[in-house]
Amino acid sequence: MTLGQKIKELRESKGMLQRQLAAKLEIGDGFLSKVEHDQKALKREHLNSISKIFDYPLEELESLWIATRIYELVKDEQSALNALKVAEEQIKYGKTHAKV
Amino acid sequence: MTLGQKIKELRESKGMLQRQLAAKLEIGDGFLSKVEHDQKALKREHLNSISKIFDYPLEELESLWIATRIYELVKDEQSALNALKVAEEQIKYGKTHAKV
DNA sequence: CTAAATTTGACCTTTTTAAGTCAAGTCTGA
DNA sequence: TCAGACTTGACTTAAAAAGGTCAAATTTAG
Repeated sequence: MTLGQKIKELRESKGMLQRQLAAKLEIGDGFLSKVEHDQKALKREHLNSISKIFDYPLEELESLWIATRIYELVKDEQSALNALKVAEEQIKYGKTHAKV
Repeated sequence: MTLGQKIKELRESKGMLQRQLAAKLEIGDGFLSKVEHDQKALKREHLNSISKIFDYPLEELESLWIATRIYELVKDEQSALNALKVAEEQIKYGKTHAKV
């Protein structure tokens, strides 16, 4: 599940049109279409609005939002999964040894 | 282990000075110092040189290089690890359903 | 101590990315 | 068929990131 898929799913579950959701987010509907196809990224602030409009947990939206960015970064890499593992270790290590 | 740490390790294992390695890479030694501390990123092409200079597998350097970028992206995120999991799924799914 | 090695901060230029818009084209279903 | 919904490609502009340099300050080893 990507963020775009999730947004589309939420939108359709309420029978809302792209135009309507786009208006609430104050963006064009062409842009929203691309967002739903993960061709463009929303601003992070938009996640708050989406969370409220659909009463869906913000944390989940944020995870999807970050994940999409990670995916964009590594999608053409042969060693994407391995790099993810390495990054995971770095994060875990960083967490325990954080410098203030 | 980060890329910077690995480069420093390789360099010192050969008793090489920053100045010497920097010259081989055709960068300034101030810049290399920052690279070793993961404050700046090398160009990807530099990995090839490093791999040859130290006879160290390129794939490992690349994984570390990508991982550092991922780390930069998520280091301030509370849900970094969770996002990584989500990204992993997206990659696995993407791999099997690649469009050409 | 002191000289060489390293680290750091400030700064710089060029390239990319972000975050859209808009209009034309395509799809869908009544 | 044909209107409304959606998708897509081309384009834009401001902001940020890439990829450094250089000199001053600091660290380290002999």
